Amino acid sequence: MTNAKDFDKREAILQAMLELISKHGFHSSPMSEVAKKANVAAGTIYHYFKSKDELICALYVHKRETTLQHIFKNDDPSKPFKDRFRHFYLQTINYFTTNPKEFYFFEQFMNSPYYGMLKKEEITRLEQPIYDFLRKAVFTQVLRDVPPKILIAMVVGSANALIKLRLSGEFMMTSSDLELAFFTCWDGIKRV
Amino acid sequence: MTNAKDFDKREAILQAMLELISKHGFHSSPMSEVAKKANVAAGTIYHYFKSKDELICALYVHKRETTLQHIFKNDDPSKPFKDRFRHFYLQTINYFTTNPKEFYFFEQFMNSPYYGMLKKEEITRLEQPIYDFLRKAVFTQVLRDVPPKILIAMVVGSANALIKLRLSGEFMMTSSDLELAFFTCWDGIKRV
Amino acid sequence: MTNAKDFDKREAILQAMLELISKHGFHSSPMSEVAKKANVAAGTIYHYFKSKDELICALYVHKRETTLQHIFKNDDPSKPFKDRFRHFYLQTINYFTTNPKEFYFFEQFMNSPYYGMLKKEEITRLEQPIYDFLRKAVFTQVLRDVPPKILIAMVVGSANALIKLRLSGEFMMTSSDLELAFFTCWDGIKRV
Amino acid sequence: MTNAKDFDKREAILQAMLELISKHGFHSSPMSEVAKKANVAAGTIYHYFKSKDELICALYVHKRETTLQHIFKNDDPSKPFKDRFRHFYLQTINYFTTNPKEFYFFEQFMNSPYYGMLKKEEITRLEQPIYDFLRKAVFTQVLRDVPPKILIAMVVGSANALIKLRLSGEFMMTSSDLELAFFTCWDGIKRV
DNA sequence: CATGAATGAGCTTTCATTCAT
DNA sequence: CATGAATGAAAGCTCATTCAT
Repeated sequence: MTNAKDFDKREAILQAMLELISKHGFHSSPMSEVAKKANVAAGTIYHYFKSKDELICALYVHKRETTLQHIFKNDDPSKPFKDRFRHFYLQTINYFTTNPKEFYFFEQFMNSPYYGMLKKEEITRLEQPIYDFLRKAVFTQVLRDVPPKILIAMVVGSANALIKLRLSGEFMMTSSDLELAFFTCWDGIKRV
Repeated sequence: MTNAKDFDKREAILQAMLELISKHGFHSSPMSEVAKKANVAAGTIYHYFKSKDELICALYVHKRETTLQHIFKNDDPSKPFKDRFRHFYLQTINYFTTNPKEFYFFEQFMNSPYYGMLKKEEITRLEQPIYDFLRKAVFTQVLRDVPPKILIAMVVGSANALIKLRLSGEFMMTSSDLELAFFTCWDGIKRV
Repeated sequence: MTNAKDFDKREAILQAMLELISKHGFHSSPMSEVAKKANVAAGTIYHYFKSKDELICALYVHKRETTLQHIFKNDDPSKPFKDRFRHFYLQTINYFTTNPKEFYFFEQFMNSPYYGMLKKEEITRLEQPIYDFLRKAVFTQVLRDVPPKILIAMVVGSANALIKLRLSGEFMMTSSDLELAFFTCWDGIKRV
Repeated sequence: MTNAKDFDKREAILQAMLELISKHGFHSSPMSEVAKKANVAAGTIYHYFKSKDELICALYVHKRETTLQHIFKNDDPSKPFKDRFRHFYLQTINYFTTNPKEFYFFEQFMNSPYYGMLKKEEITRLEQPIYDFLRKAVFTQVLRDVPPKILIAMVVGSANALIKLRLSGEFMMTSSDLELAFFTCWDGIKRV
């Protein structure tokens, strides 16, 4: 069996778990279903992951990395911060709009006891890029003089809420709505 | 058995469930533990609630109502909107800071399949007060001309993120930090 | 509280149990449902019957007695045996056709472990009238010289099967069909 | 584990259920006891059967098939109908006399709500052989011109009653008694 | 490496029965 | 006598995990 195939199998398991959890929650995502959806035997999962907990945590780390890459794609460090931030903001919203499974999984994961199982360093590592991006802007006096952690929380929190609203389908959000949302965010955090 | 005692039992069950879920998640909150914590027999729970699902949904509705009351407490409709909004904003953060169990439960509930079990009318009824409060301000040209749903999402989303950050204990938030956060929010949503 | 009322209550409980069992089986006929259907409190049932088993057995005895009375109603001992037997045969089928609950209950009861809880004398007492009726006919050389127990079994067994067929609704049985059935039975047991 | 052994496990579960139900009724035949009697873990049962209901229905279908085979064994289509019928009649009584568990199970099953869970086609398929056997005899003017459904009901009903009487132990049935019973049945259904 | 039958602890829920009022 | 809240044993069933093949 080739490495490629192994990779496929591991990937298939992660993807199957993602789909089940995003749809039915941790509750109703048994390993047997994961196995079925991934087209492997139940026991096979345990070759790649020590336990269900570990599989779920690995899924989180994996998808966070992928997500980060997408969000920072096409970032042009030479542009003014505002442009880069706008890009980041809208990219995030669009990414999750087209990848709702990842979004639902993240939301559930981060509000579950699983989140506490991650190593601190792991969490830090995954959050670092965004943290660095915004902190630099505070120091260079582009953003309000507010603790970066707070700014990050507020920006990310409001972006997430927008994504959730959009995905819920109860409000048709146009791109001009998104533009308004961006300015609402920006006018809050920019230095006056 | 007196009515008071009866009331206590139902209440005790709800409270026990709240504490377990906020601490261990839905996953690890079996009815047997709820019963133990509430000092009732397992079967007794089913006198008051038809199923675990129903108990959890009832808990959500119950706590949402209580929370709403607290958040709007001391609201003075005669004051300017900004003052009222500031009161609402800080009150919310303080309420959940002192009632973290409710917060953690809400976050888990709203990101779980349980949320979908609630009747639409129920959700509407619980969200109405906040919705009305902010929508009026949009119409009277105090707030940006942005769809109220979007404004609500952003305000509530960022407030929630702040609460989560505060409760996480990884960042000591002073009251002046909160004041900054408030202005960050306000400057974003106010009409310029 | 008058005796009449007490009687009503006992009767209501028996009737409620009959309806539940005939419809849902012993399985799905909990005491709480019996209480609800009989408009009494659950505890009240235990004033009239020591246990669920006893209630079910009492119901059997009660309904057997009632049934026997109906079946032998209008029996004219002065008539020839064949006429009396025909009357008895058709009367039985008609009785259960109009009282299916009783029939379904009997069938379930007699094929359940409950039947074994009845005292032998009780069973004998309830079966005696039919037994006597047929045995006499054997001795007076109207019926075949076959052990009465066997004749009874065959007559009753085939009558029951007819009733079940009729109640099942899968075969519309006319009164001429019944007449044919009677002759099929009679030609089998009569002495040649 | 070999195929033979797998087969044994499924079979063992069915057999365990048969023995428990025939002895104690549906009521007192918990899955845990079935597991114990079959020497498997409780969960294993659910590998082979989706639910208790399904297991019980599968048991019925399985045993009906087996029973049919035994009853029609040594049937010689070249013989006159009367001989074949006699063979069928006595074979049935003898089969259940030596397999009382099957008999008690059938009686309980067919008078329980479980029976209604079977698909109509399944029931038809299982009853077809007997139905065909007797209907043909009606058409070829060997039997009375009575709707076959009625004849079947009466024959089967009376045979069952005989078996029940025999198994009850309260009446020692000799083979000459059986012969008498056969003629009682035959003289009833034959064309005169 | 891969399989999937087997496990059994533990889950939610039911229900006959009791007993304080 | 009547009530019905409370009990808790026991039911049916799920599912993470193991291990012989």
